[in-house]
Amino acid sequence: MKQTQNAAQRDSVSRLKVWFSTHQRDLPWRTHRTPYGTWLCEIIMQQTRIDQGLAYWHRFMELFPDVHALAAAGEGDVLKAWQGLGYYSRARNLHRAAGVVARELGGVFPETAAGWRELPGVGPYTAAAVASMCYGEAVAAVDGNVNRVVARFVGLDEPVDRPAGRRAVEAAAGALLDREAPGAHNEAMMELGALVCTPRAPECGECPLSGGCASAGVAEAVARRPVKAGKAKVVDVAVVGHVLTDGVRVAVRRRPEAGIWGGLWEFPGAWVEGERGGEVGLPPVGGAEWRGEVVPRGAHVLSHRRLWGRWGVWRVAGPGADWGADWEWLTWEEAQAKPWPRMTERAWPELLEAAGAL
DNA sequence: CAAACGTGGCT
DNA sequence: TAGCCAAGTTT
Repeated sequence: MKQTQNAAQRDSVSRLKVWFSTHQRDLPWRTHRTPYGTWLCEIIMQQTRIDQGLAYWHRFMELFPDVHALAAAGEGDVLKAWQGLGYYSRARNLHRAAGVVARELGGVFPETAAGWRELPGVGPYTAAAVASMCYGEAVAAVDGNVNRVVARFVGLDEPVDRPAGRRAVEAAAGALLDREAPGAHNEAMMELGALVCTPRAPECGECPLSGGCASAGVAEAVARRPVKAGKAKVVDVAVVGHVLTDGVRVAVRRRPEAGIWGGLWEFPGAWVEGERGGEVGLPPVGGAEWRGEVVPRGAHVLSHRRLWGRWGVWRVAGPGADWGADWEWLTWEEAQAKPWPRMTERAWPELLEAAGAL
């Protein structure tokens, strides 16, 4: 039995290889495979659709062509280039890791998954992906696609977002791995998940693995797998702020590294949990002239928060003596050159208008 | 280890 | 609409 199962699996893997050679998409990091381009791609594409990340990959390759350029850049420049992509710790870790490679490793990337794993922002998936694709190391890269393909293929009903399920997927993915061509195999598994073994309406009839798949063609089984334990509920947060400006300059601050929008910029204000902004205000600014309010339409939805933004715009004579050291008094142009959350970036034209800075 | 961490597309 | 999902990692 074990013998026939292994034979069936080998057959499936060999069909996968043929399928990948004829169906893979033409992606830029595949045409000229380098460790830097691959690493950059893997970081950018974490929890991100190819369609969304592609332009960022090109932008980063142009702005920071190699690890030395990236290491030499300021963190603010890297965050600015990352603006709008989300999960900003990826950008900060990318920059930190570039510094490690450039200054501590003599500009030479690690050549093993274990070595890559040491770099900030590189977890088990990214380490396996780069090590297999660039150095031929026989390690299975398990991402969301592979979770789905493997859970359906072996008939796993353990939640894949829990330690036990994760271990089961890794074991099965490791057993399926084509050790002669691990990089192409890992890419093929992910490509299959992206193009054929999709979350909804997978095309089992087109799948090279259907012959050995425990779920193929069984609608209920395919829909159930991969089983997931679920996520925390999204809660409302009112994000209210004061825009203090003299028409030329404005008070802004860099947010701390930890937490939401780490390293991005903001206006002075407050975050109130459990509120939608309507009832939440900030105290009036003494001696300032009220210029109006800017309110984004609808909520700005993060993975775990629903943010209700609202800014009051005030005309002031200059920076207050009691503002504290972390507030910077920048021209609107200087402020806009900083990295901002999408919620604020979108409101920028209305903020400029209310501030009279046009 | 469960929760935190963005944004956009799709149903 | 509200929820799910996308080439995950960190704490």
